[in-house]
Amino acid sequence: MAHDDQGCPGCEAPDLAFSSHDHGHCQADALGRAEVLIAARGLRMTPVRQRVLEILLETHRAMGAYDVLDRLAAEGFGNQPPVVYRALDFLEEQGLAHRIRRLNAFTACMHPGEAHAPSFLICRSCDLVAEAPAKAVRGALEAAAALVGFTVEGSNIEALGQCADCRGRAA
Amino acid sequence: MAHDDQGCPGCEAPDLAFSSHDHGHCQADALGRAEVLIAARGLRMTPVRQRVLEILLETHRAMGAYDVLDRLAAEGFGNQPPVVYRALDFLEEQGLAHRIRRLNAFTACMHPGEAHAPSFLICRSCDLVAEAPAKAVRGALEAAAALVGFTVEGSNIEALGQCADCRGRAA
DNA sequence: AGATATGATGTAATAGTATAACATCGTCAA
DNA sequence: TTGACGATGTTATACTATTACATCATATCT
Repeated sequence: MAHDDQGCPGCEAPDLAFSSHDHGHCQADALGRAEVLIAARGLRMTPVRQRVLEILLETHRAMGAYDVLDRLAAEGFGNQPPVVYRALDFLEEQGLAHRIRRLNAFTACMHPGEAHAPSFLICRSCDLVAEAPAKAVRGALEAAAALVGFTVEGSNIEALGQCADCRGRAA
Repeated sequence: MAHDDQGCPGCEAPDLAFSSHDHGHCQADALGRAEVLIAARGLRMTPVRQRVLEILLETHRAMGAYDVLDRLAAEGFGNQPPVVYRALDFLEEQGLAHRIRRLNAFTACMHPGEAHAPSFLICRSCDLVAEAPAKAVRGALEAAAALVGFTVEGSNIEALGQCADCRGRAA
């Protein structure tokens, strides 16, 4: 195991992006897991891919592709959209990043490897994005789909609202 | 009541977009309801808005804003994006149309007026989009959010997969 | 009717997001 | 070392969406 989960809020479920926590831990943990996973699958964690993942891991916010691209370009990587989109597509396919469609943006997966079709909680005040446990949600969706004979292959489940901290601050 | 629900698959829940049905009925019904609703709210169903809604109602597929715009332009309305985006925004705010984020497209609401935070089933083979009952899904999402003190104000719930007809055809 | 306030539409310009197509390069295996 | 393959770089373009401002229509008030 890459680390000791005790006392790491970022590694517990439900995801605690909204609470203050040792984010360095989130980062190192997710990055480490990602490398192991990719290697195990016989794929390559290239410099661009790794750097994109690192950039996404810097924050619990979602980042636009072009923001990531600016960072890459500043560091000497290519500066054209396909560079970042390819890396993002790769990371998403491997379950290392998620696309937040509501924001046209991307966020790092904070617990890669664990099979999950996540749902996302997007705070409209602080822009933090948390992965919420979506097992029940996903189950309900599949049940509704089954009623009309529809087979769910993938889903986007995103909630926009306000996190506890921001709601408290507003009141 | 604007019509007799008996024998109208399109008017029953769960939505039967995927089944063959009298779509003229869907259209007329939804359009009629929309007009009543808008009037009741003291708002105006202007020519552009009505036409956009009619165009969306022509099919159970989702349409891109620019496809709708092309239609409007061909009919003598303005041909610049804001024309269609304003109408779409209005319709969405009033619950008469829904935005399918996965497709960057819009679809008419087939049962306006009934309070609903719908979920969508998108068939990757025939592109049909059905509104599925989302009460359970929404409940599960709110429960997951509540665990971290997050208040859900709005949600996008979309499933990509295959409808019964297409799955049968593929097999 | 005329003045005016309001909201809807038209239009121009631009911003933001994403992909197709092709060239080049690096890595690994035969 | 050559060939095959996958990754990256680059050019160009397509697609989606918004800002800002001008004009027009509608309803209201006097």
